[in-house]
Amino acid sequence: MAITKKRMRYILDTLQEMFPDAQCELTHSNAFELTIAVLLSAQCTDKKVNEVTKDLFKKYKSPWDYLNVPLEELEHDIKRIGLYRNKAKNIRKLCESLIENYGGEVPRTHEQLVELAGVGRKTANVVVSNAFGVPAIAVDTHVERVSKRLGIARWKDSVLEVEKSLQHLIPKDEWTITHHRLIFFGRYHCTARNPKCSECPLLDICREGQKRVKVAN
DNA sequence: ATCCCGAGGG
DNA sequence: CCCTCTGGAT
Repeated sequence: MAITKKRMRYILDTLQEMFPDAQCELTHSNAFELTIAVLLSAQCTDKKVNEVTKDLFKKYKSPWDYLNVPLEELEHDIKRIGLYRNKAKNIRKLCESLIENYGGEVPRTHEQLVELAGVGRKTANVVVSNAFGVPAIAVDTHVERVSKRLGIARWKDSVLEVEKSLQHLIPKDEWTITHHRLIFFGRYHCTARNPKCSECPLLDICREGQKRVKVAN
């Protein structure tokens, strides 16, 4: 493992102080809406997703609603989000599968979720943890970047390897909240471009940050 | 490894 | 202009 549990505890405590109230920022009122929102969120800011789903969720309430309009109409309704053709197609396949296999409901297990069209490991983790209360650590672009910068994972590690490292280092009952805090940390502080290293509480244990601060001076 | 793909920020 | 955004399928 790249770092010790003792160091991880220090990181967890610091993140708790920085973002005590971190939570899912995708607007949703049930598991189905959350699944659609996460599917739409690929390579897109959640802010933009919320703008689109505000109207989308008024128009489409159930899997059947998404199948009752032409594909072009659904594409139009999510067009402001990137990758809209693939996403529209995946939403349709997802809805067909929900109707065919689960009576139109979203299944509750990770194994069932990843079998759905357009739903991968990351999306399944978000759904089970946020909608069904199952501990999970979804590794997205933020969690991956932050974990590697802090030395929680190695630069060459795959997304799955990053997830395993986090699971090993973090107590299970803290997986979900830590996932959200890592997201907030990556989104608002340890950003992809111009991270705020010089004012970071974790600078003392962050090699990457120390390197960046030194280069800047 | 590549493609999808609009929109906002620096 | 270029980079990035709660990825997944091929």
